[in-house]
Amino acid sequence: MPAPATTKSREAIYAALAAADGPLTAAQIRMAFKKKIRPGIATVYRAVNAGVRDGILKEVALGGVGGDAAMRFEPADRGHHHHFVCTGCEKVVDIDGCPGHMDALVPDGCRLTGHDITLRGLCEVCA
Amino acid sequence: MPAPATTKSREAIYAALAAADGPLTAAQIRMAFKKKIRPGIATVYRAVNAGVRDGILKEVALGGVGGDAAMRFEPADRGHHHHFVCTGCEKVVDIDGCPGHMDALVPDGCRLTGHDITLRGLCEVCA
DNA sequence: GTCGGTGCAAACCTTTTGCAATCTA
DNA sequence: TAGATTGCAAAAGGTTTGCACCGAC
Repeated sequence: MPAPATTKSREAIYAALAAADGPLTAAQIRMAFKKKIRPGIATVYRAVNAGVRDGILKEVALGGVGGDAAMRFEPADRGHHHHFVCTGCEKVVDIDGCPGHMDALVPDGCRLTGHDITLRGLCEVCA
Repeated sequence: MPAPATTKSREAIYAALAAADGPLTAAQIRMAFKKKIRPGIATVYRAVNAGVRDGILKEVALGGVGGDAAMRFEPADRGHHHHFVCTGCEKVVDIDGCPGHMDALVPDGCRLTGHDITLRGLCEVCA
């Protein structure tokens, strides 16, 4: 069995993700800490990778958001949802709900195991 | 109208993308050339970026496909479509059609300008 | 001759890894 | 004390940029 997050750094990193309303990049997670206790970027990556391995976190690949192709991470306990990306401020927020009905789109002979939807537009601040 | 591709290299790069049945990475585009006439990777990037700027090409960010977070490119004239990613062989193919009905998902106060859908699964070869 | 395109290499960014120092149980 | 974690720095991919060279008009 995987040992759950036991260290203060990791708990704090998972807490930062839990407090966000959308997935964060490693750099954003790091910047969520006060300067005095800010962990090294390597520590953030090790923590989120451990979280992904243990099933506590999920990777979110929204590549192409602005110029920033960085990987994002979010808690794994948020159920099925998608993401809205503001093309103005590059903020990413979770979206509840899903249009479903993806099966009709699957090419013949292929087996569908999952899907991602990314909505783009302007958030209420940028609109 | 922006000046269309004028050089042999760029025409060949756009032709390689037009011949593919899904978006290609810069490295894949480069490898589509015979060794004797293979352009430098920088030339490929400059060509695709010029194409994106001119509206001839579109960037496709499927990040997290396998371990390869590379950006992909495709011709801009393929109309509205989405992508199927095989998690076995990491091939990416275009999908015609779209479930639509995204408006209901948009957060209050946000304006929707576009959306991307990525289906994941196994292609007919890997299934 | 001028202007743009190309190749090569160096730079940049994100992510990973090696190693010594540190912390926790 | 033993084992895991952290920080720093260097390394590994993908992408961009600087600069000299070459070709097209």
